[in-house]
Amino acid sequence: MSIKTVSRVVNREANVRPETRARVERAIRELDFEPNPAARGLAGRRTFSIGLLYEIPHEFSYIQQLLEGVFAVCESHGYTLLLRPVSEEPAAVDIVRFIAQTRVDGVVLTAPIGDRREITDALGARNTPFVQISPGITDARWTSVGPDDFAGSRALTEHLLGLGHKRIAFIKGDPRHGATEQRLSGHTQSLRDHEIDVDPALIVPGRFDFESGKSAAHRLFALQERPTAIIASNDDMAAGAIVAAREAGIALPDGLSVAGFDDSPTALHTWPPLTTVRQPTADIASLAAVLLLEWIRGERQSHTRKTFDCRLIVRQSTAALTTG
Amino acid sequence: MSIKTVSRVVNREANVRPETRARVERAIRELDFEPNPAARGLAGRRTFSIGLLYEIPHEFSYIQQLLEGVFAVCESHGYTLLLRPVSEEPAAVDIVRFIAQTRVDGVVLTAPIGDRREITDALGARNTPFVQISPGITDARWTSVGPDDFAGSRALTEHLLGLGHKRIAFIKGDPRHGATEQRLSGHTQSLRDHEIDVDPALIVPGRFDFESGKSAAHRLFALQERPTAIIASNDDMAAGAIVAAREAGIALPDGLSVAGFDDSPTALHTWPPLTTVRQPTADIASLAAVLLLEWIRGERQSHTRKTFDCRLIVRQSTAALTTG
DNA sequence: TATTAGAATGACACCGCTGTCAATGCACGA
DNA sequence: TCGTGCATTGACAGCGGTGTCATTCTAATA
Repeated sequence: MSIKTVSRVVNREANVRPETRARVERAIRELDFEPNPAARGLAGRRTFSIGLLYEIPHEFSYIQQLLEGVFAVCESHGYTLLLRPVSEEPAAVDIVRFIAQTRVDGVVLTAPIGDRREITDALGARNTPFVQISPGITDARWTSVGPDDFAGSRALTEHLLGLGHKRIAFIKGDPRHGATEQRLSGHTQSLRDHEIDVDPALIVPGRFDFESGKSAAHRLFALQERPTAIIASNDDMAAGAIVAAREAGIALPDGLSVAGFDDSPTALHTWPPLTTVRQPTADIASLAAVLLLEWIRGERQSHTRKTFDCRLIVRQSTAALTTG
Repeated sequence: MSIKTVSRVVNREANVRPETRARVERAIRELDFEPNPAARGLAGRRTFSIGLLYEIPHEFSYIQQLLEGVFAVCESHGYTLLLRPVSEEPAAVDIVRFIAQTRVDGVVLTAPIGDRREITDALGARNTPFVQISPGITDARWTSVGPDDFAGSRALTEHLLGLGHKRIAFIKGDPRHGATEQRLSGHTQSLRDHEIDVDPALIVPGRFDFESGKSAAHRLFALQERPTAIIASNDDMAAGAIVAAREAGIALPDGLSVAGFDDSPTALHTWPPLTTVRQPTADIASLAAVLLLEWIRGERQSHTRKTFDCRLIVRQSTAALTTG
């Protein structure tokens, strides 16, 4: 029994007699043999590991869900996952250095990293396989996976319109994220569909974090004519808006409806619990990982953009407009 | 210039002439040379990587802070960090398999993994360096780092007693965590110091998650004689208690004071914001990583237990007892 | 100036696998 | 029975570093 045959069994290569395979597998089990990844990597010029890059700060529960999705796929395929927090707006060279140092076989780029042209170009030039999660613009040269932010946001606005709201404010997310624009245009499209003017004063900037949601809401409360509902581009900002409402003495949901986006754990921790849009984050991440591995193994030649549907989750933070 | 000399420079070994060193370093920079970790690992029988193990589910903001602390140390020492979510109550063999597969040089065991005797024994038997984060009992054979849960909890109870509260309920954490018992005994010790009887009915179980905090609080509200204050063993459960209070129509903080533990982001997202105890999680994690690396490199022979002080953070969720 | 200890450098054999290609085994048709 | 072609297995040379030990310098000492 040569070592090469063992290698064939471990790597599930073809052309090994079933009987031989069984014999090797039994020996592996009995001896608790684990192939040395360093030796495999050195000889085979690959590491069986991929990186998951994310910007810090970031809504952690979101990263946690991505992690779960990617991790599950890695585990079942015998790959190791390297989680890599990077500073805000990392330079392309930082990303490249990470890859050079760790020799990962490929990377998952979370938003907004995957939205940066210099970065995708740099990886493309090095021929490093990667997938983008939720990039703003779809580039046919790359593979990306994300939720249908536009439709999700639209559904949310439809819901509020259905409750009788007309003055609906919208707190935007971090402008560097592709999702930000998608969610905004879903909202404005919905308003236009119902022939409601888009009031620029009701569209305020945010950065996806609690604090920015809170201050954005305060800014809205200071308007001459207050909104009767607020859509925040994610749950953290919606939670901020709810606290702002309490500070301003506004009752929820009668005095004001608030909705979020993402259906993060936060959505259930606010009072009242948040109406929000659920995106299947773990599924998105899993698919991203699967596509990345296919690409790494050469099982896939063409790039695609996959989109997942979102689901409106109605809870008690939104209510029918009380006339009077 | 032999390859061996380059190796010496990269590994910061002694006995290289400064001039030679400078020459090599310049060449490394000019050529963008990055040593191949697989080759280094194979030849040197080490991987320059460590693992951070945590149980899922877990309050992720806590893990995130640990991650930051450990990651910073790894980065500055040229180590790679492998984040490893494990199922609840992983078997010792799972941990061992992870180490065997990845060949990490050592691991950080977060609570409650590091509290499991079979696991520490298994690692000890394999001679795998590890440090425990916040273990319940201190074993002189191992290294551990954690906050002073006892003192922190005590300070919290003192604070509430100072506000005039006498009927203070306590929601315990996951019984598998060492911190759970420490925090409880800090509380009861404080009561005893003030000659207040410990009412067993006011001490209820929890699991460190939002839901368990919520249901524990409801249980407390159903008591004949309600508590005037609730201490939850962490912020997530405190947030749950606050929502429970809203559901029960109890006003905060006048009708009830609620306090948490950890000073997680959640503490600022509730209304009113939470009085809590801040533990320096990132510092704890950094020290754990430093101690682990020292151990791995053989720069340290003896094991220790390091404890960090906590700080009481008073916010608006606790208020003086209103008589009447 | 010769001697010599210790600093600096290099030669070389691996570390444990995989890629390549050659060797062997086997079933089938001529 | 022999030859043919494919399935199966093995031999061997690296992959890119590190450990070990020999060799060469260097500078201080006699």
